[in-house]
Amino acid sequence: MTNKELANLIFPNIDKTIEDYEAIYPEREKKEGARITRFAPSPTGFVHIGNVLQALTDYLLAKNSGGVFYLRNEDTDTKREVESAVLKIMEVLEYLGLTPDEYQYQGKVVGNYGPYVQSERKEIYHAFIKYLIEIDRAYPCFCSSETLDEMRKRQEAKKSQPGYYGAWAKCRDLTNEERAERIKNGEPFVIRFKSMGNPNRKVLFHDPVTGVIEFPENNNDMVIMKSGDLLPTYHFAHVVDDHLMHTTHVVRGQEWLPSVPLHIELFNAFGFKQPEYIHNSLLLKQDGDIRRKISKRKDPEALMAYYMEKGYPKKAVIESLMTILNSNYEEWRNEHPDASYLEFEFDPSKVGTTGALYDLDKLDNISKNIISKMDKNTIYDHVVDYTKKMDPSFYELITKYEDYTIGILNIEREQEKPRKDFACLEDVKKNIWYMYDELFIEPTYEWMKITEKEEIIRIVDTYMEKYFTEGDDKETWFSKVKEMAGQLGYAMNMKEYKQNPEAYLGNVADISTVLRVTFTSKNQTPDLYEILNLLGKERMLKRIKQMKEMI
RNA sequence: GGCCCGUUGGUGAAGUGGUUGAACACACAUGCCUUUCACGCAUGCAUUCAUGGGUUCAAAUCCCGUACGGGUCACCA
Repeated sequence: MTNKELANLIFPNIDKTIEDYEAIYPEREKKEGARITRFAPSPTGFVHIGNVLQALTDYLLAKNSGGVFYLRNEDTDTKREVESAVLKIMEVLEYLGLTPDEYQYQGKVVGNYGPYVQSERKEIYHAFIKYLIEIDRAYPCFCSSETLDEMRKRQEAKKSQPGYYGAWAKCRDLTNEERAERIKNGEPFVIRFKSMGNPNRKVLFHDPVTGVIEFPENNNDMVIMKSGDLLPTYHFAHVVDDHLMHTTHVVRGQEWLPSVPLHIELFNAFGFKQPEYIHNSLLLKQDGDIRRKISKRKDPEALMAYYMEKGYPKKAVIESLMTILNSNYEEWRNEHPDASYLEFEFDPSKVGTTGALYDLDKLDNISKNIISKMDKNTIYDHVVDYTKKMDPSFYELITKYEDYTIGILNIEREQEKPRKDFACLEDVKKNIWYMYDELFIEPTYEWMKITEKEEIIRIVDTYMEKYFTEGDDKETWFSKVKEMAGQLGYAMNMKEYKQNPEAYLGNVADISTVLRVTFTSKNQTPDLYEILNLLGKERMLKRIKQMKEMI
């Protein structure tokens, strides 16, 4: 029985040849040096921050070169697949602005190299496997998983290399007649690649992140098609898809490094040109004394959803990941504060090889800077979008008092050195809630130095009766507060007070604090003058009354 | 265990044989400014590049060993 006959027996309905597919998916028309990259996650329902790092790398590589960035859904593991996972992936990519040029999503296919969902490419894989069987580079294997487990144990006991190779590869030397018979008898089987490698020889390959790496050749007859659903394994799908879709650069995690020899052999078996590989380092997490891979089960910050829920601006997430990818990015950013990150010349060889800790403090800092630079309407829009999803009742409030809210958000904002109060949009409410009567219900007054009720009331009443005038400018306002301090026996300025603290009841800061706490309940707020301006006389009187009742 | 990769401060790191007395940013500390906080400003924070040995006039940078960390050895990706 010839190989061709065996191939036909296994795949009777596969008519297209690999040449047919070459014709269907011709070389892309692209300019010199353009890179074709892909983000190819498996739809497990979560988007890991490490995935985002890869997608960003892909995106940069493609966009920097006028190439194409596409999304491919690697759903060959039907056991792990999660409904709506693709939706989440698209959501994340949209959120970050890493929109793919080609994708398949909710029945819509964009791009000429689809389907972009692996489970819909079964026929294609089968044609390529059929070809491998015909040229004697693949064969059916009837070993059960129990047989394989046993084999592995024996290999361990003998301290020999685990795997399906050499004398261990029992099904490799079956005759085609035996194979045909067992298939006809309905025995389940997988298809294995027939390796011609010799581990005593080395394969060299270059990865821009790590440099030149030397591995022993692969000699394992890896499974390329699973039994049951007849879907290909990752290794095989990778070779076929990235070839037909004409990927030039494959970005993936470092955990793939050890399978490179296999992939090289696979590409060679077909005579395909292999893409360049960029193996990104993993994101780690400090856990006590140990650094471990950041895990979506233990670490909420491992998931992209965490950042979206907290309301980190997409730019902040991108910027922080850029600094991890290329640490010279920050320097560049300082020189080009307004440039798009896409103008930065990304250099894969500068990606660190050591797993990096993802630094949340750094993210906060970057994010604070970005938010502080937004103008009042921009931040208002962001807050509206965010609270609409995450905090509907607060959303109601801020949109009800739109101008008032914009005013609050604008305190100490549109100036040379704006405040940096918000690391994420979740922080906004924490910082401004007291401006709304609806939320100023049971304030906990954070008095500082002056805590006696009579003194507090004396200060507040004096202020309202003698020193408060609506419409004062800031200087006038503050000089009045100083004047009042003097009248009440407090030092009018800090220098005087420091020189002779005994001579005074306190100083003007203590007076300001009493006012601040009365009107906001908090002892730390942005500029009190601006706050009082926004609050207005009516609300101030109401809050004084409230304060007198509550303390 | 085999095979790969790595190890510069609390964090990300610059650095590829000699202007490095180890950049820059974050964090932290102190001080100044200041009506609080934040901002801003100033100063401090690795006598040393996991460790032992070697090559060299000269090493964080090259070589070898050791330790430690990570990855991988599936019909998962």
